Amino acid sequence: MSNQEPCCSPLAATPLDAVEAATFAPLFKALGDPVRLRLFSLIASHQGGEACVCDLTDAFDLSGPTISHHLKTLKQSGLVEAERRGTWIYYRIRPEILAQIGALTTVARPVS
Amino acid sequence: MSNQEPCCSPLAATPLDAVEAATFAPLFKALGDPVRLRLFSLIASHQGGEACVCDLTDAFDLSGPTISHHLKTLKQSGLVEAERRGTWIYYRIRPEILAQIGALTTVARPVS
DNA sequence: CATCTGATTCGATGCTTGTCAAGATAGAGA
DNA sequence: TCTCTATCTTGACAAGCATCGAATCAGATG
Repeated sequence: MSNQEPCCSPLAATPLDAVEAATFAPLFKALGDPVRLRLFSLIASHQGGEACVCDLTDAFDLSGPTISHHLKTLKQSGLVEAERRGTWIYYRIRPEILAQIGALTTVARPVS
Repeated sequence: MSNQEPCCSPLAATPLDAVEAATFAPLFKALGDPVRLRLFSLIASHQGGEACVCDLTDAFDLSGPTISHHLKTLKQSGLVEAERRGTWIYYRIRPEILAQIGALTTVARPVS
């Protein structure tokens, strides 16, 4: 909102009001579980930008339903989206949403 | 660690392993509650870089113990630290820890 | 249509968490 | 030392959450 000296993240520039906090907290919360954080990273870094559930399930010692539950949580937060193609369901991240977290937590370094 | 094209956040560059996920997830989790996110932002943006509990409690319709509980959670995550000076206890953020979140979630833009 | 496989939903269970009231602690000042 | 104020701790409770097994759904294929 403001062009200020390269000092503080937006979080430190102006106190978040209750509405803003209620908007952003769920994003942090969704990444606040180790399994979901790994899932998100796995999806984000997967070749082609998307990963099917089978790829993801194999990476954990957890049941299918549990992985499915975490994926649903990530999807509901807006951090990922899913698409069915034939037998498989592919998940990919939504970079705009990730960027919101990045923008909040990073020192604003004005571009040029 | 790597000088890569300005493409992906570290989260998307390489999949986090279980240990890394267990390290970072608690940071996201600590900011994953709207009250704590506002508290953190209030502390970060407070004049002088620190805020006493009395300043913070007044900003919420919550009991003192509840605010104290959230501050303890933030402190245990490493995102803030506290110092007693006389009657009052002052909280301030630890920018290095916030920067870790920023670095994880932001596209690596190599510094010139 | 029957069956197989990938993935989700349902239902249950035990653990974690957000909240408050009441009590405890710590420093300042009379 | 006694009291006042700021803050934390304790104990309790309801709500939320991570997890699993069983059941269900959706395509693909025979």
